[in-house]
Amino acid sequence: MNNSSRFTVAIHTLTLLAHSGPDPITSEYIAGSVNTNPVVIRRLLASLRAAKLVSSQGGPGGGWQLLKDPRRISLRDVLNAVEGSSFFALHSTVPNPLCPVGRTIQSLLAGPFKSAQEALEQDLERTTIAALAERAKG
Amino acid sequence: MNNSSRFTVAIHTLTLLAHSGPDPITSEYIAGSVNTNPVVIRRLLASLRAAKLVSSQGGPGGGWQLLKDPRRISLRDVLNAVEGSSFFALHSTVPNPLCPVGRTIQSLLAGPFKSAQEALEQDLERTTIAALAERAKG
DNA sequence: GCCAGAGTACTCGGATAATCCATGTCCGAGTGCGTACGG
DNA sequence: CCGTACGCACTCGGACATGGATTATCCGAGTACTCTGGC
Repeated sequence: MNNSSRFTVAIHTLTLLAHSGPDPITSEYIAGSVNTNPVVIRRLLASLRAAKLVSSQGGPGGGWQLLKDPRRISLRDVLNAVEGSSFFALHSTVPNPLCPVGRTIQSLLAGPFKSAQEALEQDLERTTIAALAERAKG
Repeated sequence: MNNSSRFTVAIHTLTLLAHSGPDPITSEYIAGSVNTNPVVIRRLLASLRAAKLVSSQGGPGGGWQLLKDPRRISLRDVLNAVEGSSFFALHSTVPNPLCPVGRTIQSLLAGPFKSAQEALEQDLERTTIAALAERAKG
């Protein structure tokens, strides 16, 4: 759970798309607002495109645009798009099955982890991209 | 928020300490149960020690032991110890202040992020290290 | 004036280098126990 | 027999390599607009 800023940058990008209106904007322009490299934006948007949140178009006048109404895109959707389904990672190596704790810890943690993730996502669902874009406009 | 297993390994280690009784156990032994390198355990336990959850002792018969009653250590405490206070990371570089979105996005996200983190931690508080150790024992 | 064609500028997408972070290895510092020696 | 001092084994802690992943740079592929030439 080493905090990377992928989630934040994804929200930033989607808010920028919602803020800019229907015309597509380029990854270079987005990178200018986020203050990073365009390729980072492209890779991030590629996962958002896989989640059917945005589309891309090459050529002059091309760029990226929203596929869904920003009022119907919640932070929960964004998190799932950029982080995958399982939020808490289990051990990277298999614990020692000869140890009573190592043998059972993963199954013991499954419940609390799932519950915590659900609580997190339900809270994130309260905020939409449209709400963020609206506040940035005002 | 690239999922690392620090949180899981920390829980595993504390559960092992609670399970093993009052005598200190070594980082090498813990590493055997987690199936990783002892130095990884030491670095992780160093942050748990900073949170006053465990203590370390060198020399023969030394090792690590709990400083608090495991019934009073919740997963919330563990998360705060290993991940720091802020769970969601903001941008690693400063967004462009000339952009309306870039200028405001961080302050706009502060509220939802804090709320989501609070929801997450309240759920994690329901599970204690003692409960996990008890289940591993049975 | 209008249409067709080539040319050009722009954007994404993938391949390849460079950088950064996490992990692993090694050696030193400190501690406690055991042992041996002297009283 | 008892106390003290030395030595040794054990454990943590920090410094230095190593591997993988993330990030940055470069070049190619595709598209839409524009300009030019001909009718």
